[in-house]
Amino acid sequence: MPELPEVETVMRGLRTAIEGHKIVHVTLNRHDLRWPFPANLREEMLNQRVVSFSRRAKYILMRLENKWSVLFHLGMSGRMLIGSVGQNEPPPKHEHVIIESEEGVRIGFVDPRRFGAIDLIRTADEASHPLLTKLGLEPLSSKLDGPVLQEMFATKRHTPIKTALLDQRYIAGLGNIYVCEALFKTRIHPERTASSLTEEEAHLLARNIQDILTTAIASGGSSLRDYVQSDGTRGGYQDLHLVYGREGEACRQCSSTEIQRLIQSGRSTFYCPSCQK
DNA sequence: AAGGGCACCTGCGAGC
DNA sequence: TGCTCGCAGGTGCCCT
Repeated sequence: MPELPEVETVMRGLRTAIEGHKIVHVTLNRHDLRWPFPANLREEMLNQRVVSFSRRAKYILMRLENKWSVLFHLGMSGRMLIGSVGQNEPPPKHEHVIIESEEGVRIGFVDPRRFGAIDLIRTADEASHPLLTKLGLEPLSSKLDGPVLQEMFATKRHTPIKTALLDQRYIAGLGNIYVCEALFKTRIHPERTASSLTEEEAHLLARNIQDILTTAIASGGSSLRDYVQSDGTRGGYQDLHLVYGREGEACRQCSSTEIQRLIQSGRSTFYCPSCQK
């Protein structure tokens, strides 16, 4: 589900809701998601003040006063429901973890498909967490530019550009929606080989990736099925999708061609065969 | 060594 | 109405 813009939106919501708060209740409705929770998860969170939040690729880090950081990944269907302690609404299905603050804020981690993950790491060792060490460049970093992109993919003479952009070891944070959108905007066919990008194309692609992500964050992300922002409202970027999820509909650029769908590495790619060569 | 396929799950909409 | 199928914002691992 959530790609970088959605994770960034969720992280900002959490920051606004409970940064500085003291965690006084932690409810674990199960002991695992994708992996077992660390045995000391509840114990290390309890009675700690939340110091800060950050995001690395599609991961959220919550730093605690005791120098432990809680690592969250939302998988395909993870959400963070923000509410008030003592609210009378029945708890939603698949609410696996509930965190409550002394100040009265209630965070529910809901994840129907359970592809999400929660882990604990010493704040000082965050960067060496096994799930974070192999991650590539943050796409919104100023380091991402044409030459870097071209260099990164220079030897990828067999990998389609679509597949290469989804590989988190190169650029970390892009997912299926934003890769499709970025390739469309740059007019690059998704089956082109990653090493075939010209200098000009690499330059434009880098710029378009950053533009699209920035606009998507400003829109609160893309709401397809169940994703909502922390205030419960939907994101707005799905209305700006030019190709993703538009198979069979007219291309918004050339209007003379229907958007096609193809499968690459087992995942749908949406593109316009006329605009993307 | 890189790349493809599978696995992990639940829910929803389309089609019969 | 109710079934089955295909599909879904991800990613680690096993196999070639």
